[in-house]
Amino acid sequence: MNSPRKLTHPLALAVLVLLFEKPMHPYEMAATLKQRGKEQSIKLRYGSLYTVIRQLEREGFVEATGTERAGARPERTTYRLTETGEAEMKGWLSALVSEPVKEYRQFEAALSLLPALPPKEAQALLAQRLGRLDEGQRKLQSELAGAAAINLPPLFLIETEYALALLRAERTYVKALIDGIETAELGGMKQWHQWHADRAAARGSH
Amino acid sequence: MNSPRKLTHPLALAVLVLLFEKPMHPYEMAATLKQRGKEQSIKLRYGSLYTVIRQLEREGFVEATGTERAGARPERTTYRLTETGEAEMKGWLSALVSEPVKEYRQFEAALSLLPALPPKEAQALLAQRLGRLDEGQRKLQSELAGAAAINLPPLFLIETEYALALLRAERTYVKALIDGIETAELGGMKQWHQWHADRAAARGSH
DNA sequence: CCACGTATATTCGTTACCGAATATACGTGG
DNA sequence: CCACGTATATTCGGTAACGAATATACGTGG
Repeated sequence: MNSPRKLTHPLALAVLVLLFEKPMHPYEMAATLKQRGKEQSIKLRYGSLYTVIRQLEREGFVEATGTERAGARPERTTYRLTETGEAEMKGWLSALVSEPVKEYRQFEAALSLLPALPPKEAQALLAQRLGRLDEGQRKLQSELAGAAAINLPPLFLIETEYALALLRAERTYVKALIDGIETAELGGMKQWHQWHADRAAARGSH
Repeated sequence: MNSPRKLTHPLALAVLVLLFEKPMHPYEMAATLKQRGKEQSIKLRYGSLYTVIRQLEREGFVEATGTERAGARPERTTYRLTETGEAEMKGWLSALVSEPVKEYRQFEAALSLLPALPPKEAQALLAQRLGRLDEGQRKLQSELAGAAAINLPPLFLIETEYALALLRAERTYVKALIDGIETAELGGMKQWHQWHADRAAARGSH
């Protein structure tokens, strides 16, 4: 259940799931993921795709069923899922669903370093972010609307709904933070101003 | 503002910010980050620390001020921030604050592949996650309480508050998703059950 | 009918990132 | 007083991940 997996790239899990449906060649996997809009939630790079497939093969989770030549296109290798591959897929996906993993978000890093910027600047930059977050929200919503318009069941959109929920939460938080800075209700504002004032003074006197 | 940075690892930004305060040697940077609890929001690995410092030096953002030997400890190299390094720090941090960046969350990938698991199992796994999320929430809250107890100003805890806000949003979403599956209010449940039933049947008939 | 953009399909070289090893000194309990 | 765990401080080697190159065929508008 909690075993350290040999592979870590989520794209490898996507490959296992795709091969669980039916055998495919790598390029078709990529095309399928794109067509279903999954490249929004799973980072898809051709270099990485072929890399993870080689790894999956090395671990015995997938195997080549032979190379074909359809029409006169370049040659291609089709893969299928093995028994252990199916087990790996179920175990890995189950773990990802049931166990939250620690992830390092860039904005979290930025917040933890925010005091390095003067308060006024920080506030203005956060306001800019607010606008960009609204943009992003609109984009996700129109994506959802578009999918609903072609009768795609919500089941296949849950990852987008999740992303939207997180985006909304971030917006709310950023708004509160801006207010906290503006009204100085955020504890530590004095030290923050002071530190930058001292630094400016030190600069001035040489 | 939107320039492609030479360095991308957030730890490099942390180094710039630390050197903005005062010259330091690498190990002291690591110790400082840990002491301030910033390793929660910025991934800190010794291997990466020395790597990014070499890169920062190559780009001219930091420079060695010489190697010292305090007491009889191993030799160490102290670095300081250059002028361009200070500019880089301000530009980079500003960009991170004002511009949301696309990030691929593991759970988003998991949700987009969820239909590969039978609905009942998916629901049970999501319920497990709910419990783990509550645990995580309690941990963050006790961290915040502990920090408040030693009078650390909230300004230095904004990244933790942010993490907590996202965690709460995720909890709410997961709860709603479980309910949607249980009550079959989530659109597409029929196809989901059907696909797995068909598959089981196909297996049975060899 | 042919030039050129796009779709199909994969390989390769580079590097960021990290786990683990290395080396020295300090502290402390037996 | 010495053995062993912990703190100080850095280096090194392996590999996952990827950007970019490669190669072929198809389609289409001029």
